[in-house]
Amino acid sequence: MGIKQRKDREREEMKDLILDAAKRISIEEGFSKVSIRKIAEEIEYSPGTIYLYFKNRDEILFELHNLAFQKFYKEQLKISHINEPFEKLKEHGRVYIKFGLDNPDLYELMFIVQAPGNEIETSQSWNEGMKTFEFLRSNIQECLDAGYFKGSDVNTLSIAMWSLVHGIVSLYLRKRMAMVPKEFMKPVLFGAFETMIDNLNNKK
Amino acid sequence: MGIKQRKDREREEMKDLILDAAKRISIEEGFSKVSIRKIAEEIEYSPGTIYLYFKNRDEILFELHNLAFQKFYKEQLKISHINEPFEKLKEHGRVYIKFGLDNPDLYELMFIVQAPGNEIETSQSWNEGMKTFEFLRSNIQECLDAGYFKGSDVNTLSIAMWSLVHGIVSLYLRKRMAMVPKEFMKPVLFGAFETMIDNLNNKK
DNA sequence: AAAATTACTGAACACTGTTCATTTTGTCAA
DNA sequence: TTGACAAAATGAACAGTGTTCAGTAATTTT
Repeated sequence: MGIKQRKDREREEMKDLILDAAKRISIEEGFSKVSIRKIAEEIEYSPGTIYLYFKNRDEILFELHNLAFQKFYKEQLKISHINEPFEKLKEHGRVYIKFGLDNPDLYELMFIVQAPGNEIETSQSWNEGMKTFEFLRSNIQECLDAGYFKGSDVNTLSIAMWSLVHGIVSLYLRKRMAMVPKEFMKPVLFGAFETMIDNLNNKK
Repeated sequence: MGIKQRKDREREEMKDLILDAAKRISIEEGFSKVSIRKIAEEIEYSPGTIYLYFKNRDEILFELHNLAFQKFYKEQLKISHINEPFEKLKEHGRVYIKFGLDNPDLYELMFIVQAPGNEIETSQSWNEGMKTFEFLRSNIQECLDAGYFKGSDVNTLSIAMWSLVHGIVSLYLRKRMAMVPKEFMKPVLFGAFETMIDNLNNKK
């Protein structure tokens, strides 16, 4: 009964074909330009065919969002070599902001756009997001273990920290940082994060 | 030569007619459902007419965004009675988050959606946004004057604080708070803000 | 080879923003 | 009041969008 296996394999190959096309369009024109008809054109199938492999466009964007997370996760790992927990947390924030500024399209897909969010909802279906959150959480737990942020809760603190860096990146990406002159944008954005974290009760 | 005046007045009346229709649709179905054709239908004019009064759809959304800011600003004023600057800042944050959770559609229009952002860009053209920022800035200046956040810059601190609350609200609205069980959502969101601010070097 | 199953198509539906040649309406001097 | 000009409004057309589904083509099973 190798036929079923082949069929399954062919199905996966077709899904990959669709996703690869979506990825190409996304890289070349931005994810917002990824349309069903454009993908169909690219892979030389009819638009209807795509719906035999994906529930809808959002499901395809969800997969692109997962790929973006993989790239993001790799970037995050660059902080692993730092031993001092608080220094690591600071670098973590910098890496996060830098990723957002350097990859606006991927960042939107991961954290701003509605589309893949409808495929998320629960923690079970948002593996990539949870993995990233866990990474931050463990960093903050190390800080707590080292005596920083006395009396605070890991989870709450993690969400606060994440919200801070996300707020910085997303306000910038959505053009709500009009009060900052363009030439000072980058230093101000990184500075906002550092000012906040430096004002924390970070003494052991 | 009263004709020119009448013409100008009629032009303003027509703009209001369009905006009122846009507002109605926005309230009833959400701003994302505000389409040129739907407005045209509502006011019993052809779609093309709308373009004689507004450059494009974004300009209409920008006006709705301004109205949202007016409501937001009124809400913010509720903290004015608090004298102690740090307590006021805390309440300011709570009011901000509450507004976002209670008015998701307005919040999106003000701070998340791309559309009105293209009409913003510079501080000159984003009056409403700047007004709100100034309000926060003055609150933080009061904190600095009272000895809080020693050695920090007002502007940078304001941006950091704003980013924190915006991050909390926008991650929630865009369904990226999957790690928080729904029943604890509200307390966790407010808690994230309070944990962060309580961890600040807020002693005089 | 015929029947049954699976895969694919592409037209159709219901939308979207925006433009522009054409028509209608309003103003004003003769 | 009529003709000329200007201003205002129209609505079809362009170029898209996601999604569905009756019908056709290809493959597999009997």
